[in-house]
Amino acid sequence: MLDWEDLRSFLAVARAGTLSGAARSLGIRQSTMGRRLAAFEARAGVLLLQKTPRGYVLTSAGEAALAEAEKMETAALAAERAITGQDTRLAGEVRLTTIETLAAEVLMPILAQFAADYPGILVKLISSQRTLSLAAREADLAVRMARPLGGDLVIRKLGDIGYGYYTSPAYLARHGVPTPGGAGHRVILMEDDAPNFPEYVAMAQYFAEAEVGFRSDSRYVQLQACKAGLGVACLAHYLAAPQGLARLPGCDANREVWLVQHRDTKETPRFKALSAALVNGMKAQNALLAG
Amino acid sequence: MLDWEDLRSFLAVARAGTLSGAARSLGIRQSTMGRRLAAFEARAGVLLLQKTPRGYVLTSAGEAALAEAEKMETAALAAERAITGQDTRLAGEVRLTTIETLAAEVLMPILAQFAADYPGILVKLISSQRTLSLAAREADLAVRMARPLGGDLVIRKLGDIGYGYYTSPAYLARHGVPTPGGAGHRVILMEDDAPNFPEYVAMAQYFAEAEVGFRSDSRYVQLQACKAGLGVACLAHYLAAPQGLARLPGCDANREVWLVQHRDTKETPRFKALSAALVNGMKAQNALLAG
DNA sequence: CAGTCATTATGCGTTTACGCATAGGAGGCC
DNA sequence: GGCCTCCTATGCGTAAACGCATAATGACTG
Repeated sequence: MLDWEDLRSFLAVARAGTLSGAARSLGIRQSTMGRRLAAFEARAGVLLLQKTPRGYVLTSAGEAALAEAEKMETAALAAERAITGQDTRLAGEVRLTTIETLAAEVLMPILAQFAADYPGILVKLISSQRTLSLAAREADLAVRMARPLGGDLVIRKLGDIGYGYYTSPAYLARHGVPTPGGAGHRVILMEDDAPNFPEYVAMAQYFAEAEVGFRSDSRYVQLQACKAGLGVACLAHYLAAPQGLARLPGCDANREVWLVQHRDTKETPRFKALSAALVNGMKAQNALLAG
Repeated sequence: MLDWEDLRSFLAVARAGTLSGAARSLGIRQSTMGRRLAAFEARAGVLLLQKTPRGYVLTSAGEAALAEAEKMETAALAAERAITGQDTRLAGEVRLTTIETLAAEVLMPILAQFAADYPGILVKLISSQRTLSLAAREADLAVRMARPLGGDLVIRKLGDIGYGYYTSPAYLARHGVPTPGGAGHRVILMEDDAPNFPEYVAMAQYFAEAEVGFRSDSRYVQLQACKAGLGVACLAHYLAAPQGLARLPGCDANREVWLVQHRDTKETPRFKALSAALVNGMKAQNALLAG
């Protein structure tokens, strides 16, 4: 009879490719993971993961087992959600995830009020680079900058975020207002040109003839670069407006903001409470957000 | 993040209804099971199993979790079978299950030869009262007295077992040959009248007017009762014929013998080897078995 | 109503599994 | 080639989990 925790370890190693990576994903030590895998294979009697110079790769025997281990994981996560969904206390922890600027500038005042209203609920605000999975219970609620699709998700629209081209007064005085094409101007962009955010795509078109003045993946760094006169940035109104930057014409991009949670935890009281607070709080800031 | 082994423990308790029963089913102690369940519920934060005077019963929260835990078990068993199915060694353990008499009288000589042919393979012969589940990996191969239906099973017919009415020469001398109806005779039956084995049903009809002389669930006990002159028993030819009992007319019941294994382990060499030995060995005894 | 058999709860000693620390490779990059 | 980083392997001490034993409780039976 195989140990279910060992199956989980096997799954982690098969995914990560290394003992260390697998151990990290489960929050245990690499030495422990190595021993567990050894125990698992000893009991299985078959070699499931072959050690190669590039890490562990599945044998053909392992592939068959992997498929079932993944089914186990799916069921385990569903069980976890089912249990959470049955938690009727108006207390405990809620993990909310969204992008950094929205969290800091828009959500914080809402959460401050919420903390006062529900002292028993602890909100954990996670602003991860990576989009966290609600299905995998990496977070309970998510505020997303686009309408999520598919999955067993429940979604509510929180509002629209308007974007504009901004620059510092000093830059404006020296270079003037850019015309379409942006010839002779400098723009502040993301590290990679990959992102297909609507406002970013529009900017790439509008400033097709401009040069790159600065690059950063952090909106806050972009904001500071903008204030320092390094060029024109495409920023959300809520972020740029209070900073005394000059708003330039030519941008009418906006993005929808959606509140997302998993269907299984829809009825959980503490999630409902935070959800309602976010909907109301965002509604009150509608004018600022749209610009 | 819930512990998968705890989920398994929860499932066991939900099924068994008691900590002790659950512990037995997993091969651990009752104290351990109690502590695991406590840890599980503490982490879940919700009461999943309510303790009642009659044992543990699921709360509504628990029912949701149970369904997922059962899916996990299904996947875990499938994983185990997948792993076993990939074991290419012509060595190791094979667990074979069937009824007691067939095991002792018919299978033993076949297994003795098999043990000599394949010294690396250890055959475990389990003659359990209860029909063991191949899907749950309680056994690897099963010799069944009826054609199994459904499931992901692979089946091969091993032959037919003939039955006859037998009694001791002394009983026969005193009571004569029974006529249809069996009036004035005594029959040896099972403990309960429930079993719907074909030969048993036929006997109940044929001896409708007879009295009950003895009851036992063990065929060996029935055999001895028969030899002791307690009445007429319906016994398989292979069991009764070598014992010097008198065979009576009126019985033409027979049952098919099938070899069963799970589809997932069909290709495993050591199972294939035993399977072939059983098929050949049974074929050689066809005449004796049919009577 | 006592006796039996099942259950759960708890204390104690031991084993096991774990984290930590360290040593020994195996690429990747300047 | 040397350095850096990430990996795996292994020894050691500790802490958590386990088995065992026992007590307490409750249900069924004669």
